[in-house]
Amino acid sequence: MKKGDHLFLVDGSGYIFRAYHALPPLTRKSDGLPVGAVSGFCNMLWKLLREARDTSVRDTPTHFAVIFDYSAHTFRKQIYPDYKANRSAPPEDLIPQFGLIRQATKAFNLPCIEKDGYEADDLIATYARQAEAVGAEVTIISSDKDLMQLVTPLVTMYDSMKDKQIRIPDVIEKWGVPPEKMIDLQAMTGDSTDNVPGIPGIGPKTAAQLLEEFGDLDTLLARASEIKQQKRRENIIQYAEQARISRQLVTLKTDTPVDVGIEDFSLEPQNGPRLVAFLKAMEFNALTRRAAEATGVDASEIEPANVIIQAVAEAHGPDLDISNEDDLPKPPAPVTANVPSPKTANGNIQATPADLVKSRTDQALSAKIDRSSYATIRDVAALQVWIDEAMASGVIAFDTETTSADPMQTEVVGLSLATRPGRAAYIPINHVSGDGDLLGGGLVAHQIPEREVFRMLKPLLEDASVLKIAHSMKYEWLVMHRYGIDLHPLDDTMLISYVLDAGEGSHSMDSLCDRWLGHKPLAYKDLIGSGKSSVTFDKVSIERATEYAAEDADVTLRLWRLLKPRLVADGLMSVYERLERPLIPVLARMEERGISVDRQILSRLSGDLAQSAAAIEEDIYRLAGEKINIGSPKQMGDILFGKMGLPGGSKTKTGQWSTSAQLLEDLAAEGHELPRKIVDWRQLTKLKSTYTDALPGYINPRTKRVHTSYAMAATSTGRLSSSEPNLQNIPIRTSEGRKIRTAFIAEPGNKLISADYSQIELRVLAHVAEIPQLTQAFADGIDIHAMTASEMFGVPVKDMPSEVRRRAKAINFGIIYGISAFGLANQLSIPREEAGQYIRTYFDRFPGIKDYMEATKAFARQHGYVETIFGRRAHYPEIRSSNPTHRAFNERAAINAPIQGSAADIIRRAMVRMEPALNEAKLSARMLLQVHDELIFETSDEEVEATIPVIRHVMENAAMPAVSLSVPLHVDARAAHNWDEAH
DNA sequence: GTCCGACCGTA
DNA sequence: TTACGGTCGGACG
Repeated sequence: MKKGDHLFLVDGSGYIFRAYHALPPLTRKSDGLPVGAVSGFCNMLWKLLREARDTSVRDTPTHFAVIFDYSAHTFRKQIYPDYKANRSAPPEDLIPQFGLIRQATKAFNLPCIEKDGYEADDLIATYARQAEAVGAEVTIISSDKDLMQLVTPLVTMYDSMKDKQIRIPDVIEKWGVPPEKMIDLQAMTGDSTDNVPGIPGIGPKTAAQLLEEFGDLDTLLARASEIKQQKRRENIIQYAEQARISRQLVTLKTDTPVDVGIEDFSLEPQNGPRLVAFLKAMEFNALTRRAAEATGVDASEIEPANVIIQAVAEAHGPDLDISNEDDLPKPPAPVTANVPSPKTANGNIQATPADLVKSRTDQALSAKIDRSSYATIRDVAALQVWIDEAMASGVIAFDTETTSADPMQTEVVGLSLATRPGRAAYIPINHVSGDGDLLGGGLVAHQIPEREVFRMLKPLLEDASVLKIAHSMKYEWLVMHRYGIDLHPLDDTMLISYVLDAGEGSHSMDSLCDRWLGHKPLAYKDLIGSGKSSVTFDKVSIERATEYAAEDADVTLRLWRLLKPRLVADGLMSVYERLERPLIPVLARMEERGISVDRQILSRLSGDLAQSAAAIEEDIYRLAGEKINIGSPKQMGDILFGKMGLPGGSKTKTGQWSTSAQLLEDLAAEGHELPRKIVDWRQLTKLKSTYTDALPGYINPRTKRVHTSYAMAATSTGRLSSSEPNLQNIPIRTSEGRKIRTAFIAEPGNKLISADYSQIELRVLAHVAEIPQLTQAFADGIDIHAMTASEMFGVPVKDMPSEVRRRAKAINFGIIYGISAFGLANQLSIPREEAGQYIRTYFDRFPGIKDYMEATKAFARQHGYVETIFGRRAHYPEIRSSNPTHRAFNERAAINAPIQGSAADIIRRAMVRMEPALNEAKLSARMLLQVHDELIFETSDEEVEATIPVIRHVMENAAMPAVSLSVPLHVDARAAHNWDEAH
C-alpha cells in the first residue's frame, strides 16, 4: 500500500446489529431463514464495489476488508469485568446471520478479518493507522461514535445507511469536540450500551464544555476542585478513577497484533459464479440478476451455494458470548400447513429444517464416492492451491494418518483434507519405502518436507474463519498440538452423531458412512494388515494412502453436511455447543498433561501382592487336593461344586458353574474355607494384573506421566469413559486396593486436589422427580440415607443401627438404577418378597418417585428416547420389545439415563468453565482427571488454598443458569500429595 | 490371532 | 437394580 491508495474498512459486526434494527425483517421465502441483515449487507457491498469500478467517482477503494468481532472475551474484560456485561444475547433471528454475513464477505471475494480477544474496532483502528502511516486514505464504513476518535484528514467515516461522510467538522458538529478529544469525552460520559461507567451526571454537552475549558481529562481531574457546580465537582473527584478506567476501555488499540497485513487487502476482481451462487442461495433475486449481469455469468447455470449448513456451522463463536445461556439458535418454527412450500430443483419440498435434513439425506445416498478422483499433493505449489481453496470455502474436513493410535506417541505420516463432497486430497509427509532392509527404506521421494507442510498449514488450521471438521477431533487436536498447531475452530462428526443418536449404535466413521451414505470406505486393516504382519501407516504406498485418507476426509465432510443440520432440526444444537464441542480442547489438554505415577510404589506393591497371592495359592492347592488353575472359573467351579459338592446354583448362560465373589462370600459365611481363599486370591491377583503390573507400562517415556484417553461418545448416558489406562476404576473400596492410589502423586512442590460432588445423582433425582422430603433433606444438609431409612422404617435418625441405614442406602441406589425386587433382593441378600415389600413401602412414602418412573417409561415408549435436564437424549429403540426381560431392562436403563446423564452433563459444564475461571482468578491449577463425579487437579503448594474455593464454586454452580436446581449441589474438596489422601 | 464370557475394579 | 473398561481363560480359526 502506498500514498494515493484508498483502504475501505467495513465494520461488519457494527453493521449486522444496525441493519438488523434499521431494516425491515426479511426471511428467505423457501424456508423462513432470517436474512434481513444479510440482504442489507450484500446491497451495501454491491454499492461500494460497483462504485469502485466507476472511475468518475473519486473516493473509490484500492484496498478493502470487512472486520468482525470475534467474541465477547476481549482484553477489555480483563481491565473491567463488567465491560459489556449488560449486553443481552442477540435476537434469535439474528444469530444465523452472523455466519451468513461472513460467507457473504467471502462470496464477494473480500478479506474477512477477525481476531480472538479483540474487537472489530481495535482491528479497524490498527489498520487505519497503518494505512495512514504510508500516506494512504482510509474510509471506515460505520457510523459508530466509538470509531470517531480515528478520524483525521486522511481517515474518514462513511455512514452507509444515511449515505453520509463523517469528517473532522462533522465530528465537531455532532459532539462539540474534535476527533482526538473523543476518547476523553467518552471516558467522561461513559456508554450505557457497553456498560462503560464514565462519571455520573456528565453527558456529552457538559463533557465538551469541560474539555473546552480544561483541555483534556487529566488536566480536568487534576484541577477538579476549581469546578464551581458543587455536585459536578464532587462527582468528578469521586469518580476520577472510574473515568480513567473508562478511558482505557474506550481507547481503541492501534497496535493490535494482526495476522493479515494491509497489503493483503488489495481489491481483487469479483468471482462471478461464486457470488451468484451465494446470492441465489439467499434468494436475493434482484441482486442475483445484477451481479450475474455485471460479472457476465449466466445465473440459470449456477447452482445455489450450500449456505444453510454453513450458517449453522459458523454460529460457532464469532459474535456469540458462549458464557450466556440463551444465545444459541433454536429450530425455527415449522411453516404452517397452508403456506405453499416452493419446490427445490430436485423436487423436494424444503420448508423446515426437517425437510432440509430429508433432502440432504436423499442427496447423500445418491452422490457416489469416487476414490480415483482424489489428488495427491506432492509439491508446495499444489499445496498452496488447496490451502487457498480451503481458505475460500471456510469449511474443511480434515484427517491425519499416523504411526500410532496413541496421540501422545504418534508421528504424522500424512494429512488429508476435503473442501466439498468429492473434492479431497492427501498430503504424504513421512512415507518410507516398504521394502525395508535393516536400515528401513528411508523417506519416499516427492514429499513436501514436514516443516514446510506445517508452516504452510498452520495459518489455515488456526484461522478463525475456517471451520475444521474431523471425525474424532480430540485425536486430531492432540496430534496437531504436538506440531505446535492450535487447531480451531472445530466440529466433530462423531460428536454430532453422538448428540443426535446416542444409543442407536456405533458412531464410528465406518458405521456412519454405511448407515448414512450407503457406502463402505476402505478398511484400515486392509492397508496395514493385521497381527504380526501388520505395518505402520508410513509403510503404506502413497497411492493407496491417498485413496484411503482422502476418502476419510471426503466421508467426514459428507457426514457433516448431512448430520449438522439435524442438530437444528432436532433442537439439539445447544447440547452440542455447550456439552460437546467446548469439551474437546479441555479433555485434550487433560490427556496431554497426564498424571504422575510413582513406579517404585507400584513395583513394591506388585511384590507384596505376589507374595500374598503365592501364600494363598499353597492353601488353595491343599484344600482342593490338586494343582488347578485358580484363575479359571471353569476349573474352579468344577472343583467347588463338582468334586467337593458344595451347594450352589449353576447359573451362567453357558451352563458353567457360577463362581462370583458374592456366591463365594455366601459359601464362606457358611464356614467353607476354600471359597474364602479364592475370593482373597482373586482380589490380590486382580489388583496386581490390572493395576500394579499394568500401570507402569502406561508411563510415557517422553513425559514420564500417564496419559489416559477419554472417550466422549462411548456411553449412552453422556458419561465419559476412560481407557488405556482406565483411570476411572482405580480401586478405593478396600484398604489393599487404596494403596494403589498412593502411587498417583503430584510433582514436587505441588499437590493433587480432589473435588467431588456429594450424592449428585440423588440430588438430581430429588430435582427431576420433585420429592419434597428429599429436597428438604438436601437443603438441610442432613444424612440422606438415614432420612430415607427413618421415613421408611419409622426409625429415628439418632442412634440408627447401621444395618438399617445400609438397607435404605441400597434402596436409594436401586431407585436410581430403575429398581426391581429381584435386583434389590440380590444386593441385600434378602428374599425377593421382602425386597418387593421394601419397594412398595418406598413408593408409598415417596409417591413422586413412582410417578416419575412411570412418566419416564411412558415418555421413552412414546419417543424412543429420554432426556436429561439439559436436553441430552439417550435412545432406547428396544423399549417396545415384546420380550419382557429385554423390555424391563430397557425400562430400567431409561429410568437411570436422565439421572446419570444429567449428573454427567453438570460435570461437563463444570469442566468447560473450569479453565476460564482459574485463569480469571490468576491460578495455575491444571485439571488432570475426571471420574464421573470427581475432578482431580494439580497445583503448586502455595496456590492450593486459593484454588479450592474457585473449583468448588464452579462445580457447585455448574447447572446455572440453564437449569436452576431445586436442591443445592455440594462439593467436597481436599488436597494432598497423593490421590489416596486427597480423596 | 481373534472373539466372547466371566469376573471385578470404579461411579 | 445403572453406566463403563481390563484381564483372564478358553474356544474358535
